[in-house]
Amino acid sequence: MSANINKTPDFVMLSSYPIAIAHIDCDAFFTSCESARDPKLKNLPIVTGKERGIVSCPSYEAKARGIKRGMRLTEAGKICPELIVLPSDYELYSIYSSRMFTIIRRFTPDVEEYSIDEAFCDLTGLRRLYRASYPAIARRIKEAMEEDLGITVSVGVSLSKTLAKLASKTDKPDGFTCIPGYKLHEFLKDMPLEKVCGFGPNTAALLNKSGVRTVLDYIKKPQDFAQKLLGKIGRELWCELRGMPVYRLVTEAKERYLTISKTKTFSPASDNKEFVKGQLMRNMESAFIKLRRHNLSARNLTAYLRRTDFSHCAMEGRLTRHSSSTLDFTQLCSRLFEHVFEDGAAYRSSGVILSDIMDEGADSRDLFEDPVRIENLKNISIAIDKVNSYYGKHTLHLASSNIVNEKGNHPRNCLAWRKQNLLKGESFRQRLNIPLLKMRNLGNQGT
DNA sequence: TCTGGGGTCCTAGGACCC
DNA sequence: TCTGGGGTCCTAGGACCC
Repeated sequence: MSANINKTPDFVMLSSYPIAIAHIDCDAFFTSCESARDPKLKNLPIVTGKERGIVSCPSYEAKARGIKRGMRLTEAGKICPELIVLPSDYELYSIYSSRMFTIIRRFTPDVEEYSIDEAFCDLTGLRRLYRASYPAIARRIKEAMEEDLGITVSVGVSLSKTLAKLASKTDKPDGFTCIPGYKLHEFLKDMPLEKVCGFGPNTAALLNKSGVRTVLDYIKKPQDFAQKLLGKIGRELWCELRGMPVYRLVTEAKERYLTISKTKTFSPASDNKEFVKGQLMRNMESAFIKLRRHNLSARNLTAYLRRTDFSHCAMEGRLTRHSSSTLDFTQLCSRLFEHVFEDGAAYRSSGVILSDIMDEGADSRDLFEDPVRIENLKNISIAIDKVNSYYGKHTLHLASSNIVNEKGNHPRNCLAWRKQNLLKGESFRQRLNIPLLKMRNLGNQGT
């Protein structure tokens, strides 16, 4: 087979649209939702992300003034004093998102919810139904989005998901780009490799070394070249970019999480062991809050720390059973921290990853553990969640994460302090004795 | 893009077994 | 006891995405 593949030096294209895939990408989605809700914000420089202190999504007006994603809000405010800063409202964005998918499903049932603000849809075979060409159908979807949702979108139509996404990206905002088979050659002629979804900077650099600089260069190489240099992804993208689709639309709803992680950067960096540990424990608490919100339980926990030079070290540990109780994992997390933390090193962020996740209650219980005790720990977590939903997130928290709250204030006045003393009690410590199956070192790698 | 946070997938290579 | 070959499973970490 590979011998045959190697003998395809030139790619030959193709009728206009043997297959028609559309990619629909909302323009500056979060801020577009905000100004769709409140039209007074239209055409103004606005950003979301107030709660995190960094720009999460700048409107095009803000972008035009030099505001970029990830920028600190203080810096953004200096560049653009009239900037309007809004907190993220994920509930609003979810509502708009599901409306968007509903609108597209009016035209075709084959819709993939690719992300909160992006969709793929398969238009193949719909020309007779709509008495229109594929571009004309895609145009109608775009117009429906703008009319019914009040948000502009950029649309790409082509022969595969990768090409459709590439097309929608070339003209933003409010763009409409169709790449039929016979135009592929021209479209890809000067297209930089990094524009392809799946080629990052590293892959582009590697391809450059072989003299491949544009997407057209890439697909003119034999398939074997792509396979050998970049493996499975390389081969698949090679096909997709030639207009031979290999990625199917995933039209089923996403079932559940494989991992849940929580990371937080702290500034300034710190070499204070208690403080860094507190940050880690706080992340663990946040991860478990999310886990319980989705009625899931986890068995593995990875703790990692990032140094000021961005190198990191991590270690994973495992319980004998699945659990959704924070208190089941505190001891494990502490032990992992002890292995990972180096005296004298300064750290800038910490994080945890929960993995081996399954539905709550699906685990067969460990035979050697007391079911009453397990139930008690679970009830404690539920009770803590209830208190926190009333008084605010992390009002009630682990003693070990309390240092995160101390910003020069004495913690004695807050509810946390009382909880801290409670958790330090001997009876609690005895209860936390969960056997560990294993801990493994995840290395000590630079990035 | 000198770097915020939350994810997924792929793969080389080690461990283990026959 | 040493040796070879081959298969499977696991995992650390790279790369990429939004």
